[in-house]
Amino acid sequence: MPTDAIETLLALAHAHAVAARALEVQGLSFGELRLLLALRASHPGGRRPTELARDLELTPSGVTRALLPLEKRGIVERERDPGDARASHAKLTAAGATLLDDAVGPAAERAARLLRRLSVGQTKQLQRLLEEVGR
Amino acid sequence: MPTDAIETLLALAHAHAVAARALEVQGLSFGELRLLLALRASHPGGRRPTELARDLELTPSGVTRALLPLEKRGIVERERDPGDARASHAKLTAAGATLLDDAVGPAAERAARLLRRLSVGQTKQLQRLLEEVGR
DNA sequence: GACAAGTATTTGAATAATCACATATAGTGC
DNA sequence: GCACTATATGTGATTATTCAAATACTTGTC
Repeated sequence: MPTDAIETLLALAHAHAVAARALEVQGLSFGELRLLLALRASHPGGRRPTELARDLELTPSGVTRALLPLEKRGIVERERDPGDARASHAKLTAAGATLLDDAVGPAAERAARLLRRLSVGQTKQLQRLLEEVGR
Repeated sequence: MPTDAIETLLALAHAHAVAARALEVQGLSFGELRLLLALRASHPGGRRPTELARDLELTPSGVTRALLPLEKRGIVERERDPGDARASHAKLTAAGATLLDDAVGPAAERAARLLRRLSVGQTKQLQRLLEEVGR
């Protein structure tokens, strides 16, 4: 029989699958939304792919590949780092910022709907507990 | 700014990514482990792919494709449903059951490690809260 | 100031999963 | 028992993501 720890992670996987499915909005997958929110939260100069990889718990390679279609759609742009020729900085374009603003409202609605059975306090507590998982 | 509901789901996605990474064991991905545990929990006659899809929050197509390599490796086998020629039943082979038994111990260790900052009560609570997400 | 070791990023090949559609079968109402 | 609709599953094409290796650059050390 699975332990309590495993059962909790099974519940985590299930909830995540439901959430990822529900949070597609404005042609953005949940993963893309996460990426764009991370970019918006970063310094105006942008965020390095390696940092994004850590933030989003992706591989650097995954970040490269996630950025590509967003660049093509004009949502994200990149600049070379003047001080380190290996590195670059990704940031939202103006169009990307607008798109994100438009997406956040509907996303928030759906998120609230997913969590509708939890009180505000329980939601906050869930967040705190999740933030303890894995670090 | 993202709402509390969105922030909670971001924390959920992060925790899931960490967990999925950590729970690979014995050549089984976390997804495969989930599938095998679902099979083990089902009736001895096996479980229909469609039911598995619901259990695991996958598409039926995803189940078909997840089962394929497991069948090839002799971990899972399928039987046609005698009463309904459209349907089939997937179940663990003896080798699959053994492999799963061997995988559960290490998986439980890693799961416990991920949750090491939470008390037993908090873990249980996290599980309860997660089970309220999306239904 | 060359050289070893480390860091940032990309790429090719592979795995996981999706969607839209195809196929086969079942169930229902007449 | 036919026509319709619904259900179970599989398939082709596409997207997301990984790992291992390649490339390009930086840094520290002697």
